Amino acid sequence: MSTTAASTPSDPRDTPAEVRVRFCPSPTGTPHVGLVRTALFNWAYARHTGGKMIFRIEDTDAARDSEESYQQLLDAMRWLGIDWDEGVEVGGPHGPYRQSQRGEIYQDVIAKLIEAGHIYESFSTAEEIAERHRAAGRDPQLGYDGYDRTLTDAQKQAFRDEGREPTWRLRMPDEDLTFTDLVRGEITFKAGSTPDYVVVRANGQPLYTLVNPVDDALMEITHVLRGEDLLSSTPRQVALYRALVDIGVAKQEPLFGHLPYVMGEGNKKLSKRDPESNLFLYREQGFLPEGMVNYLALLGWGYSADQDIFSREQLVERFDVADVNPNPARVDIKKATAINADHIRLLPEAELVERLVPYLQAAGLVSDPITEEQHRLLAAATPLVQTRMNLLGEAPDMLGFLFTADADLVVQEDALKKLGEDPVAVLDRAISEVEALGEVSFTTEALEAALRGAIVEDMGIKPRLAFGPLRSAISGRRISPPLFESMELLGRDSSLARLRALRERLAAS
RNA sequence: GCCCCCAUCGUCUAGCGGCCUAGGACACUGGCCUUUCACGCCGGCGACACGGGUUCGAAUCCCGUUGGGGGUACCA
Repeated sequence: MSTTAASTPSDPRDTPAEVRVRFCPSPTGTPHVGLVRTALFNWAYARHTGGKMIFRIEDTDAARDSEESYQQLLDAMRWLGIDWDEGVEVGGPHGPYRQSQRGEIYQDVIAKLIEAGHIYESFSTAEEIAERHRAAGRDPQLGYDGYDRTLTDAQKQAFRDEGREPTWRLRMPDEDLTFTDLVRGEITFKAGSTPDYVVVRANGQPLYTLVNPVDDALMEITHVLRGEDLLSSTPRQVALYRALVDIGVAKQEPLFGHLPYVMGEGNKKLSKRDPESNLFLYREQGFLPEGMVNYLALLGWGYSADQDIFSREQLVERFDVADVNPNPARVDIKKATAINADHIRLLPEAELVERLVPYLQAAGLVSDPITEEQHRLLAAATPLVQTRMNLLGEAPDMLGFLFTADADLVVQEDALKKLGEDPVAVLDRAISEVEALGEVSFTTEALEAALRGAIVEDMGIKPRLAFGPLRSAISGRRISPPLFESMELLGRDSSLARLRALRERLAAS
């Protein structure tokens, strides 16, 4: 519950009384892991400090934004259990929380910035800027040169008479700009390295560069935790923030913390195209939200020196931005999967049953809604697969044979190989042993005792080979959940039918 | 070009001057357990990018080099 964790030794200001963080995505495309990791870190920090999480939508680009994407963002947050205290859907004192609905607020701020002289009209085109650089013997690649800073009214009028509409640029301070990054420490951008930049389009619409800091200021954000890709735009934001403080819109500038990149294979930034960047693909494959949260948290942060499996509660208990690692993290599907597997094992059995249902339904193995009979079977089968699964999506493959009619069971090619010297004899013996077992004594223990006694001891066949043919007959697979347990679940009639079916098939060939 | 960030096993990381002959996890790998496959358990392989300093002492601090990455828009 301590809020002092937020401050770093070099932080010159007092730690704000309450931590207020925000997650402010643009609703474009499908949520990707880097974005969600950012949401998670903001959330974890808010919860750790007892602060507030604000969820704002930056939909200022009508051409790219979509309602579908917005719905997916909500879906992603809810799936992972990342909740928010103020923002879209829940409201709050600083609404509205969609930038597309905040136009008047921005116009008001723009008017104040103009009045105070922080932004000025700029008529220069990109070509004119480059041309001036060339004429002066400078690199034409250099950015905006500040030419319009000192335009007289007459000059402006002349441009207007040509039919030109100006953009508005922020007057950058002509001095080194330093801030203390929560993750990286003190960072200084040299004076002159950041040109005056455009904050309002020629058509009067504000740009992200204006709107983002303005909303952070109005929503009283204290800690801006965002991706490293925004690090180099921080001097611009800080400069604007200072202007906002000057005109009374902002109380003070927030603290910044830039979270490391999330990379794909090799050294390339994870793009939205890469399948491993799509959050929902993980869900489809059967990642548990617990597993996903755990793995995501490991992208730039660690729970402790010798433990990397932890719960959401443990994350909240320990998370601190100051402990975030500055180097880029690569997503490793295998590690993510291994972590998910651990969470599957940690789940109470009854809970796992419920989590499994949608995956079996999607595969068409059980009905929707699931019948009582199916549910009973699944509940009995779940303990057999809990330590065998890495992803919930593996369940249909592992348990399918239990939910398939005997006549529809397909024995895979793979399961017909390496069945030993005389699989027909083994199956014959198994059939007679099973027949001898009554309905009531058709249990895992009785089955194992009878079959082991007959095939392993009597016939002298090694266990490895002894049960192979039975496994193939029962499950149709070379690899399956434990055999005797599976037979018990299937029942005597079904087990016999399957043993006989494979026996006939092998005898015929 | 200019500006900024980053640099420990293949990967994610612990390490914040002596506890480091560098710890953990995933992956890989040898074995045990075992009705298959897993789980579990025991073991192995495997890293401080390089060069200078500072210091009694450096993976840890400083500088440089190299190598990655990002920014440099009337996108966000």
